[in-house]
Amino acid sequence: MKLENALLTNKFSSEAQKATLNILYTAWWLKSITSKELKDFDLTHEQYNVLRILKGKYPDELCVKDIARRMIEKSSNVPRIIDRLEIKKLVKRTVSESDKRETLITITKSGLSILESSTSKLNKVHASIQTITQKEAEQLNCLLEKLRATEV
Amino acid sequence: MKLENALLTNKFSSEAQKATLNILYTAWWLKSITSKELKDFDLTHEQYNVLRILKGKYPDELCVKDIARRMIEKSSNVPRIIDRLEIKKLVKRTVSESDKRETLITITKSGLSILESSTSKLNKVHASIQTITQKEAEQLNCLLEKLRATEV
DNA sequence: TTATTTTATATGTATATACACCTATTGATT
DNA sequence: AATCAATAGGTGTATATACATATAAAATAA
Repeated sequence: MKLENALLTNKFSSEAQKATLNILYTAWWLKSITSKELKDFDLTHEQYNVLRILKGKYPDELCVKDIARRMIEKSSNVPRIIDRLEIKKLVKRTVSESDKRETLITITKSGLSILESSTSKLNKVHASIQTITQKEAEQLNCLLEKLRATEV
Repeated sequence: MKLENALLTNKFSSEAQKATLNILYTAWWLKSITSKELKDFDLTHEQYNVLRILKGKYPDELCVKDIARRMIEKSSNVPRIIDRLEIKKLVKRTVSESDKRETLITITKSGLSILESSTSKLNKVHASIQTITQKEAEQLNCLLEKLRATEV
């Protein structure tokens, strides 16, 4: 869908400003198409993100700060997201022996299992709405990374 | 910055999946570089978004539902965002005469003034980190719209 | 060693998202 | 007209963002 129709406006001050709004809107769009599927597993995007990060290092543990560094949204409050996952017994907390300030997080069998089912479901959804070619995806990745060239 | 460095991983199942994460991360990045500026005006991104929408139709009023339709994030709780803006006297609520279910929202002089100053500040920030050409921005817009081709 | 600074995590607060549900009003149906 | 359904906006709840602050442990400096 054209951005003009998504936002009901055509007042863009430049192509670059339109691109900014287009990225923000597309990010919302991407989240919204998968949130229903995640809800079926009683997971939020952020909880799913944490589980995915933990699986990447499994069976190694990760401390809270190392999870935070890998989050898509860096301002995520990781301890609180872990609280919810811990209640559902999808992760386990232990205090690090080598540095008692650190809390080590491990994904449980149950966490791995729910991650596998939900990932499989999300992959199907993404495959079903796939409209761009691999070449176009590469191009998109290049443009986004060029956009973020300025370090802030 | 490369996405690999932003998320400290290189486990992407495809270019398309990487593009998905790249869009989500870039959206967060774009918000984060302007949130400090907005904070100086005691505005959140969503409050700014509502003011911008209202200015687009000024001096006409807009009802809550018409604002919601123009929001970047369609799941925004517009009545609550308007609550905060009303407390700060940046917008005004009136009940519609023609349909008493509707609440009409108008941006105040004070709202217009704060919108102008903050927009000017945001434009400066965006200009200072501008790294892509107009042609690249156009290309980016095309790719994002192609990505969203599937109606959901 | 003691004091200071830094680091890791947790907690507090305001606002937002996401979604369910309630209430009042309008429009349609019988 | 009375009933029912649809619509608009407001409210409630759980979780998240964004950011400030607190607390405990570790690293460094005095």
